[in-house]
Amino acid sequence: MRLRKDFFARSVHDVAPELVGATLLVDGVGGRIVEVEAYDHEDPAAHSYRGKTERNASMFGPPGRAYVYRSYGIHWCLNLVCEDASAVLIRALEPTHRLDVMASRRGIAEPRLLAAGPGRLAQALGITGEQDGLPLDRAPFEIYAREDVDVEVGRRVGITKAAERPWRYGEVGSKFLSRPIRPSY
DNA sequence: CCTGTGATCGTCT
DNA sequence: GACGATCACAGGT
Repeated sequence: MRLRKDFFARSVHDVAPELVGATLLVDGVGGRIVEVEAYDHEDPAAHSYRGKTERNASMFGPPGRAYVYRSYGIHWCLNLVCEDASAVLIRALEPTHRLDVMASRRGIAEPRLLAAGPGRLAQALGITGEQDGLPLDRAPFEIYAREDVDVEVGRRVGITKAAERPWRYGEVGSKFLSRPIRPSY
């Protein structure tokens, strides 16, 4: 079942775990999401924490759209916007559709490394700033409700502020995670 | 397997 | 002027 806007018009803390096991395609390329993180507007690690700016404007727009930002001046990262200036960072997926296209964009063949990490995932799916703000229920996006998978929770990756919050969700036993899930305390 | 480091630049202080 | 919601690669274990 294809996910509609009302799926995202909820608390990011309800939406994020439900996205593990969902299928994400961009122009028919992608796979099953295996790892995400939640960021809400009262979260010091969130881009929306200090209010609306030009960069984070999409996080303050309607739920059900993409928020794409550039990381470390090099990589792109894809978020799905939820209610209240919050978003889910899509951190890894298990490639299932058009591995050939992803391998070509990434310059590698190994399936395990095609989309294990937010920067790698964006590159594999062809995500750039051009997709920032686009609705998720229309082309080029297709997002389908999750299969029944076991989800585990841990601390988020790569942040210094509020790093202990247990807002990272991953599929139990997946070989396609960016890193193993670590407990938050 | 694990740790350390350079790359690279827009955004906010 | 400092600092990232990161990645690839080198080197040691």
